[in-house]
Amino acid sequence: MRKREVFRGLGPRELDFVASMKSGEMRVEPRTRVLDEGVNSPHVFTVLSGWGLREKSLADGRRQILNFVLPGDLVGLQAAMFDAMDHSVEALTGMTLCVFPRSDIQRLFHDQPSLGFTVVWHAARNERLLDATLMSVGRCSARERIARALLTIYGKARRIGLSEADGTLSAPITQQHLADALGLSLVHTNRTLKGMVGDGLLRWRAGRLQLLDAARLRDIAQMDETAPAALPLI
Amino acid sequence: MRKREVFRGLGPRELDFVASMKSGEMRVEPRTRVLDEGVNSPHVFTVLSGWGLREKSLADGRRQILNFVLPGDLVGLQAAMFDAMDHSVEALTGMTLCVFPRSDIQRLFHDQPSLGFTVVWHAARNERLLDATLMSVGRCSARERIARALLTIYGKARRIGLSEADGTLSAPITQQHLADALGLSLVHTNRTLKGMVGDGLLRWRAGRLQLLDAARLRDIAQMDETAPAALPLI
DNA sequence: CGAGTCCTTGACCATAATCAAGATATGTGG
DNA sequence: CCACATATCTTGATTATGGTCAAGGACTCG
Repeated sequence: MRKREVFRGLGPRELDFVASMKSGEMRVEPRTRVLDEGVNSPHVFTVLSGWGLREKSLADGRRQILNFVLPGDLVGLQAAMFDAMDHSVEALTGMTLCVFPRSDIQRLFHDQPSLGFTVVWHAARNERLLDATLMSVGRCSARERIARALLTIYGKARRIGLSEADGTLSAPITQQHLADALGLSLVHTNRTLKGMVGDGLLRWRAGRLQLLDAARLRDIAQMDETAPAALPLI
Repeated sequence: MRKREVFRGLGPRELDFVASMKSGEMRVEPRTRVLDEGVNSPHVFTVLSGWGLREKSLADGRRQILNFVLPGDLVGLQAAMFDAMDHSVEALTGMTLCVFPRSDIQRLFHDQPSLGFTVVWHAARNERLLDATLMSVGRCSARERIARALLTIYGKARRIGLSEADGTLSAPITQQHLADALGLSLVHTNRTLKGMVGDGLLRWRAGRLQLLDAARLRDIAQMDETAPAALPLI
């Protein structure tokens, strides 16, 4: 486990602790629900490999994707804090997860305070992402939302070595996913995306995304080039 | 300070620690920016009294209110984790804030792990709220969004004794605020709200909100009655 | 009484949703 | 290799929700 990319940056004592807390590794197939809205999970996970998504549904079936989940992400922290999950996490590809019992989270704060700090760091980072998405969905046009979302996903993947420097990225994301993440309909997402392809901003082919003109995309999105912040992990 | 409602539930050692960390109390006027997007704040705050809001803006002036801030809330945690704030916090009424130096947050995790846990609890709770808002803005109609927002605000205020059991609540929130929080225009918010008043769902008069038919509102919002979870504080 | 803020209403328009159907892959078993 | 099934993407036509523009009314405060 120690060799895993996602755990780099931890000291040996922290690694020992993480190892002792770890109750196993879990492998799931695409489309598996790792965590389920409304249900109390006994586990918290760290993603070791694969793509997933976090989502929330209404009783009548409408769903909103809250964000995409990549290696290094911590999911299900809610389970350690509250009675029931208020969102689900689903695998998009096969995923490998590092499993921790929820009951050990409290212990973690006492025994390894610096890991506790790391947990908050993750929570704060996630909140930032949600803030930005909420503004995007609340105040931006379809084209702006798409530009923001693609730049964000690309950036997140880039930081963990899952996308190329030339703007290319293989992601298991369909237009339907993008629509559900941005509060748009599939049809409108498709048309807008087509328009952007026509304008030479990007290419989209069978799960292969290529940002052709990142500068112009950033302009549309009103986003600056993001500094690649260091990642505390687990 | 110990008598403050918001610190109830802490043990004496924790209280001593909080007191030692506290670098002062701050009183701000309405419309003051407590924290500023893009700027690095040296402080983290706990709200002792008053209402505020958390917001994010685009370069061209569009703004999105992320959520409303009430006594007991922790704001500016980002300041302790990252270089610059990515959102602002503004006072709606006069506010009293308990001020902590950001540099002490890391110390907190080492010296008082249970307080560290409380910080994560707050972060997780905030994330839940954001998840729900994002779904609301992304997938709900204007009427649904308003029903959800009002029930949420009422519930949050209720839990800290700021609203009456009969559905009445005095809040310094204008229709413009509601619109900015829900990703709607002022005009449409006004019309929708009027319709809901006409349907006997609520009353809205000069900052005084009254939920007349909470059951029907919950039905529109597809929300259950929320269990009033206990609040760890600071 | 005048200024400012907030609320209300009307007319018109635009973005994006919905409905419906067809086109392109990708994969499966015969 | 082909027939079929499924998932994804594309396109057209129509509608609706909500945005924009503009102006007037109501309330508060000094």
